[in-house]
Amino acid sequence: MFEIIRRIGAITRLMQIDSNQHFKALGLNNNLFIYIIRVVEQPGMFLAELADSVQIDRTTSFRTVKKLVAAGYLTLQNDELNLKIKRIYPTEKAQLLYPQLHAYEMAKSQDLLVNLTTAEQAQLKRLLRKLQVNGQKV
Amino acid sequence: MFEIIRRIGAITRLMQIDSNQHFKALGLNNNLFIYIIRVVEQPGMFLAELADSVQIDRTTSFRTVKKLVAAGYLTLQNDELNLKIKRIYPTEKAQLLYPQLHAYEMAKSQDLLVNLTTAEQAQLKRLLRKLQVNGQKV
DNA sequence: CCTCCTTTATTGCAAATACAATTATAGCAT
DNA sequence: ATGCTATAATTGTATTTGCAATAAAGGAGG
Repeated sequence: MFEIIRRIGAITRLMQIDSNQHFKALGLNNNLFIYIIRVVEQPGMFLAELADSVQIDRTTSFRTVKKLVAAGYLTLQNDELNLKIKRIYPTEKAQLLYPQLHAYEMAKSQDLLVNLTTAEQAQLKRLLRKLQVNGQKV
Repeated sequence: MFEIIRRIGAITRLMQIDSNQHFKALGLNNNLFIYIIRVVEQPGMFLAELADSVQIDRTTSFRTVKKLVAAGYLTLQNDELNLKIKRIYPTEKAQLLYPQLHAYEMAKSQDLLVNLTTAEQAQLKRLLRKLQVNGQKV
């Protein structure tokens, strides 16, 4: 009955454990790598936007960004038109790291899907698109 | 490319945010309700077994169980044959709460799957079963 | 223009989290 | 038996997390 909902949670938690351990050597545990990936892929988001993008609490996201700024991966920049927001950009250090993060995500994705044919992957993608949380499209 | 892996993570994080908010009123935030559900459904697991079952760090799981024991939801019992392990059982308080937790999980599951036909749900279940994390079946 | 409501960023603080280390027991191989 | 290795529970500790509250700015309506 709850197989779908529970399995989705289990997959996420197992992957989180793995990624945290994997990136600890780089000092990038606790989902830090997710932030870098998102900012490199979509530079210029403001803080609340990024938090929504990664589905993480805003204060947590805020502090994580602050940490990544201190570590030299990201920079914050005031928006000229809207004084309320600060936009986030990757530094060169982040750009240089990105391929490694991308390769990790790729490897994890391939591992996850290794037992599915191309058609099955497309089918799974299609079905996941139809899922919703709290009445909202994900 | 990463749509599957990212969407699975997004769904889990959104549901976790919702469940934490929902159960806060009962003093059961932070996945506490997951522990109660698992122990009611499968009483007698020992601590490490439960931790693996919910895919959560063992020390975190240990402290959470301790908290739930203090709150009167769970009891710990030494195993007579194996002195190394302590088995976990639900109290009556947990049993009485279970229907409510079950109803919540049911409602969330139905919301998640509302746009899928029965055939699509079966298909999704089948595909999720074929996924693996770190080379291991989930 | 002024007031009210919303959005964004930020800080305080208490609780949760997880790595590392420790202790105790079990099980296996000599 | 004895030692070695693995597993389970537990604690110490530093970091992370997230709710609540605050401040500043934007936006909508009269």
